[in-house]
Amino acid sequence: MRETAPVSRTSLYDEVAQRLRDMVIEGALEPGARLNERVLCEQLQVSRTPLREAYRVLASEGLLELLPNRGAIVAPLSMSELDDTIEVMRALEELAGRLVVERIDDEGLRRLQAMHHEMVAHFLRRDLRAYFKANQDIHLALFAATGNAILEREYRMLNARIRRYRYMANLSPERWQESIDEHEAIMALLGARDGAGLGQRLASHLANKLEAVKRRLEAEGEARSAA
Amino acid sequence: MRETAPVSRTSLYDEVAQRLRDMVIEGALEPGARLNERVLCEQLQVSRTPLREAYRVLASEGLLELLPNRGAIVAPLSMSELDDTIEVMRALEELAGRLVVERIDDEGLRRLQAMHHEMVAHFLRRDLRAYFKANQDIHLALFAATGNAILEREYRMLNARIRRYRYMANLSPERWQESIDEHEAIMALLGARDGAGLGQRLASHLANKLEAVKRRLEAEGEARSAA
DNA sequence: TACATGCATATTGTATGCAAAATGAGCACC
DNA sequence: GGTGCTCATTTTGCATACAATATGCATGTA
Repeated sequence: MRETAPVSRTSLYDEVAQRLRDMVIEGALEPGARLNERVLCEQLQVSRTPLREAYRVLASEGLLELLPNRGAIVAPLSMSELDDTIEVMRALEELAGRLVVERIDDEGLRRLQAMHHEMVAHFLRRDLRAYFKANQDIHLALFAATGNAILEREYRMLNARIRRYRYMANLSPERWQESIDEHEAIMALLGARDGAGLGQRLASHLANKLEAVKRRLEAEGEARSAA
Repeated sequence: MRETAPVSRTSLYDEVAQRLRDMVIEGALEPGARLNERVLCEQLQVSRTPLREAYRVLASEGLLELLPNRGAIVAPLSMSELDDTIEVMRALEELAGRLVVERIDDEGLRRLQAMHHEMVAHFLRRDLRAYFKANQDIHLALFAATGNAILEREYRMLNARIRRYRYMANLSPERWQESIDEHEAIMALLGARDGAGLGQRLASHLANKLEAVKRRLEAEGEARSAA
């Protein structure tokens, strides 16, 4: 018998969690901002129970911080946490680089290359929003192509926590061009199936990106000093 | 000003989550086993609300699997997920090794050495339970000594998911002795502050441990084939 | 016997009620 | 002017009630 997909039956708390996740990641809610249960219940048209269950999930993912008896705030990311996250993500990128060249097939490679060229097109049109999304998609596709679901999941989680900050990285034209160059190098190494080289490139690409963000944050003095 | 710890005010759902976590990790609940809300509510003497909030957290940590409208089961770990987890943890161990030699101070080093000798004492007494706990504590202390809170957290999470299986690893006397030898080597590299070597040793130590588990599982044919 | 159908029961999902804690305004006091 | 208190209001934490869904058994049919 043909494999039939089960009807998707998602719980209310799950949808609420996804909505909140988007709001936090997209920046609709500022880091440190207080979440009011009553207000959110009205906005999302749900009762407090599923909302509160969603709170717990987002907190476990590190996107919210729960203050007992005092509600929830969007988890602020201190400079040191950002540093720590970069360090871990670097290690994951290195691993991903090694794995992906071992495991990606020709079709997967062509798909990534297509995505890459689309991204370059967005860059040439200076369409930052589309570029940013294409960029994210490439990195996620790359992790998906490792065939390691745990690795992909960990990367997604860490990425979600810092994504808001990454979005700020490409505002300088120089950094934007640099990032494109790095992507070109990455695609070349992937094509040559140079796992170690790719891993290092991916890691330094990430580090460059986030160093740019850090410099901006420091300049603006926006980052809080501790969690 | 000296950093002051806030008074701990823990919510009910948090305590319930910790209890459930222990039950899953220690193996009181078998993988795949169905959790009954009513029964757990009675056992833990709480209402369904905090219990269900705890469910969501544990699911987000990968310890439970929630089946919409059909409750929760202890997340089974397939062989391929175990492989994937090992791969990621190896990368984290390598990172930890590099970081810890850079950042640990003399007192921290002495504390780890003391823990190591206690563990050896447990081994000589063939006290498996105490040995296992001391072993876990050393690895956690090592990650704590990296000074990278994110890394420590990720390691803890992944470790929690496979801990039940690790517990089975030292039943063979040969493997137990081997593990002790590996720990000796690890302490030596740490003392010599050889970060790269330590990272590799930690990674291969983990891999050896888990390969032993895998062989046992395969022999017993206990592992499920897919999630 | 094997299988399908309908119903009673059990279990989960969501909403709401009540109690405890935090917040903030107003006021007395130093 | 500032400090600390009291009390009303808001907000959160937990328990419970109600609704929706799943499960399993009894019965009927081929």
